[in-house]
Amino acid sequence: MNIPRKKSRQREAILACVLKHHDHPTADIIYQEVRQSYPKISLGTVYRNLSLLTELGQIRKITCGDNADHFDGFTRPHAHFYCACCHHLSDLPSNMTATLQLTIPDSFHGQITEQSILLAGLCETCLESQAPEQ
Amino acid sequence: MNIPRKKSRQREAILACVLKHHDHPTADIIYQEVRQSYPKISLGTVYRNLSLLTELGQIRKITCGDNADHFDGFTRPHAHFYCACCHHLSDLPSNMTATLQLTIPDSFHGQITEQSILLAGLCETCLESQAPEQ
DNA sequence: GTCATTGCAAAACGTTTGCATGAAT
DNA sequence: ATTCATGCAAACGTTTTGCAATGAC
Repeated sequence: MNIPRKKSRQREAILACVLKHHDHPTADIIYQEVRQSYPKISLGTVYRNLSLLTELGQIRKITCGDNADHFDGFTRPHAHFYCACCHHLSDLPSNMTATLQLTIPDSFHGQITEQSILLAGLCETCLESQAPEQ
Repeated sequence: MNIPRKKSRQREAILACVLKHHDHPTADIIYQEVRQSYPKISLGTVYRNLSLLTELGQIRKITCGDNADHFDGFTRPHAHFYCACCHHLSDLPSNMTATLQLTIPDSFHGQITEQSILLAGLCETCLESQAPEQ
C-alpha cells in the first residue's frame, strides 16, 4: 500500500531480525528481539513494518493456522510443512517443493504467482510418539 | 476433546448448514444462517460445535490466511486454492489434488495424515483484470 | 519545513471460556 | 437425577488504527 519514502532504524532492525532467523518467527518474537536493541519500539511499529516489508517482497508472510502469522526472510518460492500436533512450521526439502510445483498443470500454473504451498500433517517426531494434541 | 454424549438440535442444524454448502463458509456465516431457524443460538455454541464436529471428522476446518477459519462439509481429502486477491477459497480439481499427492515422496507420505494442501496465488479472474488488491 | 514514521493506547476482530440455566437421557 | 449443551457476556490473543510527537530528507 504505502511505499516508504524515508528510512528508519526500526524498519532496518526488523528486517535484519527476520533475515537472520532460520525458522519462521512471529511478530511477537520479532518484537521481543528487536526490543533488546530498541527498548522503546512498539508492537504497532513491528506490525506496520512487517506488512510493509511483505508488500515490498523483502520478506514473506505465512499463515499456517496457529493463530499467529509467521515471517520468513527466505523469499525464494518454497513450500512449507506445518505439524498440526507440535505446531512447528518448517520448510519442505527443496527437491520436494520443486516436484510439487512440477505437478501444477499448465492450465493452472499461471495462477500460482505467489507459489505458496502449505502442507499440514504430523511431523516425524509427533508420529512416533503417538501422543496427539500437544 | 469432549466427545458428545447428548444430541442437540443446534448441533444438528450447524452440521446440516455446513453440509448443504458447496463453498467454504466461515463460523459467522454459519451463525447467520442457523440463526434463521434458531434465533436464540449464540456464536459460542456455533464455535463449540464447529470444533467438535471437526474433531469428530464430520467436517473440516480450513485456515487460508484471511483471518477467519472456513469449514467444509466435504471431508474426503482434497486440496484447496486461495486467491490472495479476491480472497476466494475453492477446491482444487480432484485430478490435480491426486497428482499433487502422488508427488509426496514415501519418506514423507506417512506424515501427511491430514493430507491438507493449500495453494495460494491469483485466480483466473483476478489475473485477467490485472487489478491487484481488492 | 514537509511529510513519513514512530510510540502509545485504544479499538477491532475472530475465537474461547466461565457460569448459571435449560435440555437430553 | 444426572450431566451435557446452551446462551450470554466477559476475556483472550493477534492485529489494526487514530493521533500527537519525532525524525528523515
